[in-house]
Amino acid sequence: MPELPEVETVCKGLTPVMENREFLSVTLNRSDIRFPFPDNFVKRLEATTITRLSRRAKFLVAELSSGETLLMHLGMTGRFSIDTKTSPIDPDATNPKHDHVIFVMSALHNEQGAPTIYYNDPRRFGFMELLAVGETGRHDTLGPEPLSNSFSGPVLYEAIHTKKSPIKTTLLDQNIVAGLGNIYVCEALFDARISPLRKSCDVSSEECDTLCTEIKRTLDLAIKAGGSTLKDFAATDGALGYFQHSFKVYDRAKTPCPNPDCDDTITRIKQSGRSSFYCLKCQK
DNA sequence: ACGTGCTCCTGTAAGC
DNA sequence: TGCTTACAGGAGCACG
Ligand SMILES: [Zn+2]
Repeated sequence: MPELPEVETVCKGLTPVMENREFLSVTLNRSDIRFPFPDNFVKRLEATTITRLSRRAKFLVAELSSGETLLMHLGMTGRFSIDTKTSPIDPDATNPKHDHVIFVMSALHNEQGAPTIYYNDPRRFGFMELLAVGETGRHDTLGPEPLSNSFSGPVLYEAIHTKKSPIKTTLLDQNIVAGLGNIYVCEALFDARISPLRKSCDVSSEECDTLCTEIKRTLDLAIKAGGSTLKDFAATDGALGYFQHSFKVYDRAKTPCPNPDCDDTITRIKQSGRSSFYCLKCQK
């Protein structure tokens, strides 16, 4: 599951082979992944040029010369791989039966061969949407980008101080703050010393300041590390992220709490169907 | 309106 | 060696 830092890594990898290039061909190997592909998907993409590729939360956003917008979401197991003459794909890295979309992009004049981009997604929780000019998409109701100035302690406090649901669940809500997932919420709550079970309305404004700071710091570090590689995340060139070596609590049940003044171990609990990892002594 | 839980799907690992 | 169960980065949807 790619979260914000992983999607950022993917976006950086795709930009040089997608931005300012034309779709020479688009191949769909099935009619749906999480959702059906948009009507006339291939026809609406072929011969258009991507004028800009960017990331919004966990979405990749490609603005097209046609005025339409291609939205791509990786779900849990979505992965893009780039095959070029100079940097050929590792054929053993992914199972080709889960290659659902293939983009062939135009070559630059000093390049030999067109870059080919494979979208592979075993669980098919990812999706692609094509928005007509002015059409709203699933990314329109998202909360603030956590790394932008529009996300701050006071903004977080304002958004959560009336909510009765646990802070863990609230931080996963993309309409509150957009881009966090299970890993980085667990890590940020540990660094802010707040229990994932705490009611959101019981988190003080001072704690929101701390939490906001820790969210930004954790995401920054993870982006610098190229994201986290769990089962199947890799950058578009196959490179692995290494932030997973820096996890303090995520997937570390029964291991010692990393705080030097603490002798407790990390506990795993379930909250709304998903694992939370935390230290009972350090996080209240 | 809000909060919780189920669901989509495949792959892997653990337990018996 | 099976077979069965639990769990995995997400988030839309149906309930109460
Ligand atoms: Zn501790």
